[in-house]
Amino acid sequence: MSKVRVRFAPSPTGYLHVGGARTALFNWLFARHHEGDFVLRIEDTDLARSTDEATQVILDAMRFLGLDWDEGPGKGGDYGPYYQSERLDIYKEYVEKLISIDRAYECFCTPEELEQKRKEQMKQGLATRYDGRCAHLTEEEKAQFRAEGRKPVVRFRAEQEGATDVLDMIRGSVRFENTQIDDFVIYKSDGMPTYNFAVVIDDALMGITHVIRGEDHLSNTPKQIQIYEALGFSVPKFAHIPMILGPDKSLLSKRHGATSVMQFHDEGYLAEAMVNYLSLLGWGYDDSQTIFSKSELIEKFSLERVSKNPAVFDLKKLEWMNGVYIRELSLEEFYDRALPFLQEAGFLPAEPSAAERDYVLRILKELQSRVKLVSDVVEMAEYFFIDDYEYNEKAVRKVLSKPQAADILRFALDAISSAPDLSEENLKPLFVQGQEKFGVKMGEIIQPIRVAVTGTNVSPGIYEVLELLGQERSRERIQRTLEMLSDMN
RNA sequence: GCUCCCAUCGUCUAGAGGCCUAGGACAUCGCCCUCUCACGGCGAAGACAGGGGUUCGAAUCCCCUUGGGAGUACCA
Repeated sequence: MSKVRVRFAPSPTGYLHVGGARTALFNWLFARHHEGDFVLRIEDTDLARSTDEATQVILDAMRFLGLDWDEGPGKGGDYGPYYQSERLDIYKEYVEKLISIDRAYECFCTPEELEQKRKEQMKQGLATRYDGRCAHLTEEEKAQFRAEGRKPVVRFRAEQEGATDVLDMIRGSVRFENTQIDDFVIYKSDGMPTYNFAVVIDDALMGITHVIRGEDHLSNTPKQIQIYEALGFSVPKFAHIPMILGPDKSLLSKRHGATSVMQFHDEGYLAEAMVNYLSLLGWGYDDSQTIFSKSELIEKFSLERVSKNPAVFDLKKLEWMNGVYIRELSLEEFYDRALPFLQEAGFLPAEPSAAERDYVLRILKELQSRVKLVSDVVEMAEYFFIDDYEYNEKAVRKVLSKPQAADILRFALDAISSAPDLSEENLKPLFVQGQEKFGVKMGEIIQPIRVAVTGTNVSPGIYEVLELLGQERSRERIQRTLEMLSDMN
């Protein structure tokens, strides 16, 4: 069997969204699994919408996910160029070939004429298709149109007899009656090829063996197959993977919230979690495993196990999975990921000192099991970095408004002052004494202290928090809280 | 309108005629751990869209209905 060659071919008209990323991932996994080639091709034939910025953004997202390509932008390769806009001569050659064998012809119909025809057909309950008006124009007629200033498109002369079968690795054989396939446009009047044409030429010339793409392309496939056949190219294998939907079951889009891979990155998602989660959208291995490392995915991925039905994107599950991957990070790795967010928040300078790094490391150790997104550290660690934190209103009401609260805080102040240091070893016996003195459960002692030194009723263990803050700051904070309480009364 | 695809818990899925009293994961709800919150552990609830066949036997095969999705562009 010849070497597997697959490609991901985004059009640079925006960011890399979740659906595109999943398609790229499946192609990449398939290539790596079969030790084949993964090529990246930029489909920038839509002059009006394609931009260089978009290309860069997509490339960045691919790099973030770790989907490295063997051929393509920045890489080169034996089958280039990898930008369709640089392959215009190639398309030209093949269009001319199709025209010369009478499998394509120029069409001078205007968009308005076509639109009107479409409406009529729909009204009559017919399939909308080109009526072949320009299918047999004479040279004189063409010259006449040209004289009028009309710019022609080129249409493929589609086979009308029989049917075209799409052999899909996921869906089996899908038959399309050729009467359903009209003479579609393969060359636009601006001199650019259309998608259905360029994709065939490129896939054929680049030696693509498996075309793995979204199911939205299934209906286009018979048209493409006819071009392969007209040109004598061998037809690749197809695999149309299911769509990704939003919670309302409509196609996933911006209105469902974040769909850009880089936006997830910015919000504190890990590439490992994204890859793992995306792999599970339309693919599953067995009945028990959901966490897969990249190498496991490469080893276990197969198109046979890709499901046929569309998948709803479940942000909650992604969040959970992100938490799983954060917990798997070493403390140093977690620090590296969290640093940019802490700097962005102004908690740390561009070049943290060794002492600052050490302090943050100790904080992160406590936070690692509590965050879902890396960016959560900003909110969770705020009181470790600033002293004039706000008190959470609900926490004050629930905890500090109790009659004994001030007494307990005064007691805590003494305890903290008298302890040689704020280790649990030293503090706990003192707190136990307080428990007996006030006749309350440990929580009644600890919660007021927690709210006092953090401003909230949710934090890591109190001994860890106090030790991190140190004697000085802990005392100041309790004192400040005491003052606030007396002001309230 | 026309063409095509799809249909198992709320969600992602396991299930290739008997192994299914339908398994796992997220979410939900309990309980445990516990100074709060997480983490972790244990448990509960929760699905084969409906109807016809085929078969000794159907979540698994066929047909219809219904529902969802896609395409139908000089977008890709």
